[in-house]
Amino acid sequence: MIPNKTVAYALTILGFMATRNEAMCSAEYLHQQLNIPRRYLRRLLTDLASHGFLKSSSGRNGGFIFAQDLKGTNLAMVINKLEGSDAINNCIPSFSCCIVDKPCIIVHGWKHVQRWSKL
Amino acid sequence: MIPNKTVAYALTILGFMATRNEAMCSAEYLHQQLNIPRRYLRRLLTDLASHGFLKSSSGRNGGFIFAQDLKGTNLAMVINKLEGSDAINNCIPSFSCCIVDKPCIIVHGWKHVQRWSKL
DNA sequence: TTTTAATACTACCAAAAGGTATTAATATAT
DNA sequence: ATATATTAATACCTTTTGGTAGTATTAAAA
Repeated sequence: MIPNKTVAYALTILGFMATRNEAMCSAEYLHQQLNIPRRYLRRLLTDLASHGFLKSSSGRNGGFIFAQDLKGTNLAMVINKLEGSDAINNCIPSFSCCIVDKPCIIVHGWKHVQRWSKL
Repeated sequence: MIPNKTVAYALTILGFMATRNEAMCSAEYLHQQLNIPRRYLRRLLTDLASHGFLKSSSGRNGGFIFAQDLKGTNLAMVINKLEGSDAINNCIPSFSCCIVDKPCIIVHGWKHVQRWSKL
């Protein structure tokens, strides 16, 4: 599945950081570990921080660390934040069956996606 | 979830056609029903046909109709065909946990997507 | 056999997403 | 205080995706 690279990167970052919980990670370190383009990675980290998934601290020895409330976070929440409002629930924009009278055959499949495992 | 518009359109088309099984649909008819941009819809229909999901017949009274073998088709197959090789299994490209030593926390979530309901 | 209603193909344009460069701001260590 | 190692912000370039235009091809109907 390809939601898009940004989402993939974000999950990669959070997944990686989850394996070293409570450790502060600099952008440079994450870049070396995860092979995500430096500059883009930085922007993403800033985004994740501003959305409350990470906490950032500037200056020497700074970096990024999980925000407290990440424990109750699941993948859907990450995607929804990054993709704007409710990307997962609005899964297939203007899905035909929701316009036409017949019941929606396909949408059921997407329901699973909304119950992803917690981080 | 937003795989991308092309995939969303494709699922919309197939979903709609599934509600009128065995009926031949012209591109113009589908355009009117589904509100997908005319030209782009045509291209997509051609693609779906060339990938074997639909059969096309040219000429007057032509159009598109389900191919025989669509009965065993699931959403993952459609996406994989449209997105190129194995888009679903390669879900998160170069996922960190597959590089690093620790087990992959996130990837489990995506497994669900591979077992979507049949069309 | 000519007209007409359809798909097929190819090339092109526009918008969005991915990625880079530069500079500013911040905070620690010496 | 100053140098240094970090994040923050903004503007820009590149690539991919979404969408359009024009023409060719096909086949049924008259």
